[in-house]
Parts: sequence; structure tokens; C-alpha cells
Amino acid sequence: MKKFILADCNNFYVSCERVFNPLLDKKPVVVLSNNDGCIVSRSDEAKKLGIPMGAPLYQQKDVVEKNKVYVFSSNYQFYGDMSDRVMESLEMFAPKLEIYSIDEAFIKTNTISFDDIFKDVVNIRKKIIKWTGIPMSFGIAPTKTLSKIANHIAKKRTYEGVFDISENNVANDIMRNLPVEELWGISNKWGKKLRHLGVSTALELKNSNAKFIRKHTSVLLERMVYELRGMPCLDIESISPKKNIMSSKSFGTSIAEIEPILEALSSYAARACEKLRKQNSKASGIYVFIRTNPFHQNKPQYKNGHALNFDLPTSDSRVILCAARRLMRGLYRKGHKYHKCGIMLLDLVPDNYKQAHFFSTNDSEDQNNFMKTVDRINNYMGPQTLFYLSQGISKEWKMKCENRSNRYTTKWSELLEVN
DNA sequence: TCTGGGGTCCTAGGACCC
DNA sequence: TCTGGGGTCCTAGGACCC
Repeated sequence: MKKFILADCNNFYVSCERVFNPLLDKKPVVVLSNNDGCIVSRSDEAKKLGIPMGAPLYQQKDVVEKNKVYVFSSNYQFYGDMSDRVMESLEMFAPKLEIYSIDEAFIKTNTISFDDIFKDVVNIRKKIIKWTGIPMSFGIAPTKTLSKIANHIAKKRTYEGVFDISENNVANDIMRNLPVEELWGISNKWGKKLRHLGVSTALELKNSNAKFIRKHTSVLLERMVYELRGMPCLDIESISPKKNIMSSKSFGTSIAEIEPILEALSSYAARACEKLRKQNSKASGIYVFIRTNPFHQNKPQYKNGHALNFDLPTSDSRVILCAARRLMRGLYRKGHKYHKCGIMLLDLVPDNYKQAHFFSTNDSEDQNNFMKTVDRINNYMGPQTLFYLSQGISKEWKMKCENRSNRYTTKWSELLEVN
């Protein structure tokens, strides 16, 4: 029988920090989101202190100080590079893996030959930990949904970090004690709805009438019923280019004037365009938005967004920046303190996509060559070596990032030093 | 004081057509 | 006086993921 394996890094961002800083072993460690806002990765020691996932840092200040928790700002360049190393290592054993997120990948067993799946996976896991320094867990099951559950058990229960849920008829016992909200694809809203229908555990969902579930929820949960029964509805997905690309960030401090907002927007747009060209796409349109801080309900709130279509799809930063700024000037209202803005590149098409247009000139060879040159220089000399003046120089909107570790693997000046 | 960012998929409902 | 039904396409918004 074909099986799915979910390979997942343990406490990924924290584990990355530990690779180059062994003093952090066995200590409580957390990593923050952008702007040092929320806690998005926790070591086991930090979890034991009761620090919840996603909690704002300021609400955990007491626990953090009392227990000397190590706190790191996010360092995505570094984590991204470590992720590449882990995935490339996995690919050596399983060439057709589906990279599901920065720290997880699905593998299907018919793409590799195993003598004994369990034993072989234990060996793969050992090798990857040795090569990358990142601890991982592996869940084995007949469907993706079940492999998620198996992975969960592997993390908690077994010392080898590998668990096969299809062995020894343990699946039902595990599901009997698993609240529906902990299933992959169900969260609070659906959980409530299911409980309302009399379904509160994974096992009860598995034994429900699939059509009944679909009628009262959606096709997604109908699929899940079958997946829990061991009938695969979800397969390994091949890598496809993104359909939209987004770049947005909250400002380090709230901003009332339009100029710094335009600078921030230009920077986000430039970043989005780099991602766009990297995946060899062009955008047919853009959406730009702005908003005040929704947590300050006692202050006047404003949020708005506008979209625009280009005559022809483009990946030219200059065209996109100009259009974005024009949209923003239309959105901005004086008298508010703004907290966040962003841009989404819409309806992406392959960059070799050609369509004749009588009047538009925004898709010339010159433009493409110009952007390629800019990207090449920034790749070689470092991000932002060349930038647009409209991104500004003072950058008062720049996000907070007070405890970032070194970019050990991607920046010469920040390599680990051994004395 | 301080509350992330970047995605995907599905559904309902409106506009429009014949 | 009595005013259809069925289909498609698009969009906005909701829900979920990590």
C-alpha cells in the first residue's frame, strides 16, 4: 500500500538559532514575528512554561523575565537558507517531495524504494539531523491527513521521532482522544460547527456520514472524513508558481503623513517585484491597501484598498511602483495614524506570455533587460545595493528588530567566529 | 507603549445572457 | 391582473494553513 510521510522540523526557528549557538540547548528560547510582535516559535522548555503560540510578547513579559527566556527577533534570511538545506537533504532520499511550508514536506512512498519503511525513515532522520543540525519528526500513514496526526504523535511520544499510524491498529485509539480542532484543516469556527452537529473527536468525524458533513459544512470536511478512514483524497502536489504575491508589513511606529507611507509602500512593492521576477512571472494587476491599528479601537479606524489592472502584464518595478503610489494617494486620508500598508500582485502569468496591444508600451525587451540587470547586481552585491529613490533614505517606518541573531549562512560579515 | 506576514481554496451572491 | 428558468462568470469574503 502506498503511504504518505510527513517530515516536519521541530520548533524550526528555535532549532535554527540553536545550530549556531549551542548555549541555547536545554534553555527556554522563543523567536518573534516581524516587528518583534508575537511569539511564533518556542522551544520545548518555553512551551512547558505555558507560553502560548502566537501570543504577543508584551503579554508574556513576566514569564520571559522570570525564567530568563532567550528572545530572538525573526531572521528569515537565515531560516530560509536553513530550510533549503533541510529540503535539499530530504530530496537526496525522496526526489519528488512536496515542500508544504518552510519546515515541512510530504513524501509518497511509491517514489522511493524502501526495505522496511520504519527503519529506513529512522535512518534518513538521523542523517538529516547530522547534516543540518535540525531535529525532525516523521509521521507515516495511508493519507496526508493521517500523516499529520502520526507526525504529532512522533513529536510527543517516540524517542526515535518516527511514528507509523497504520501499524497495530492504534489509529482509532489515538483519534478517540483527539479533539476535532487539532485536525489539519479544522480550527475554531469549523470545530464549533462540528461540535454543534455532535462531532467532537477525530474518531467521531471519521465515523460520520460524509454527505451529512458536506451538507452542513463544506466539501473540505467531507474529504477529511474519507482521509481519516484511510482513503486518500489529497495527493502530493507538484511545485507550481504562486498565483498572487503579497508584500506588506506593519510600520515600526504609527505614521500620519503620506510621504513615509509612500516610501514604505515603494519598498514593499520593490520586494514583491523581486519575488515576481524570481518565479518568472508577470502581474496582470495590483491591489494596494492601508489601515490604522485595529487594536486601538478607541481611536478612529480607517481601512481601504484599491485594485488596478495593467494594459499588459508586467514585472517592471518602475511601472508597478508608480501604479502602487498612485493608488495609495487615492486611498490616503489625512487625520489618521496608520499602522500597516501593503501590495498584492494579482493574476500572475508566465513571463513569456505575450499578447499584442496596440497602445501599451509597458512590456518591452529593454525593460526586461533593465530589470534583469538590477536583479543580478542585487543578487551579487547584496539586497538593496540598487534601490529606488522613492523607497526613501530615512526609513522611519522601518520595523523593529532588536534581537536578531547573525545571518550566519548568508552574509560574509556575520559568519560565526571561532576564537 | 507593545498585538506578524504570506499564502490557498471554497462558497455565496450578483450580474449577465438567452 | 398575470412577469421564468437555467446557466456561466466574476468577486468579495470567510476559513484555514504555517
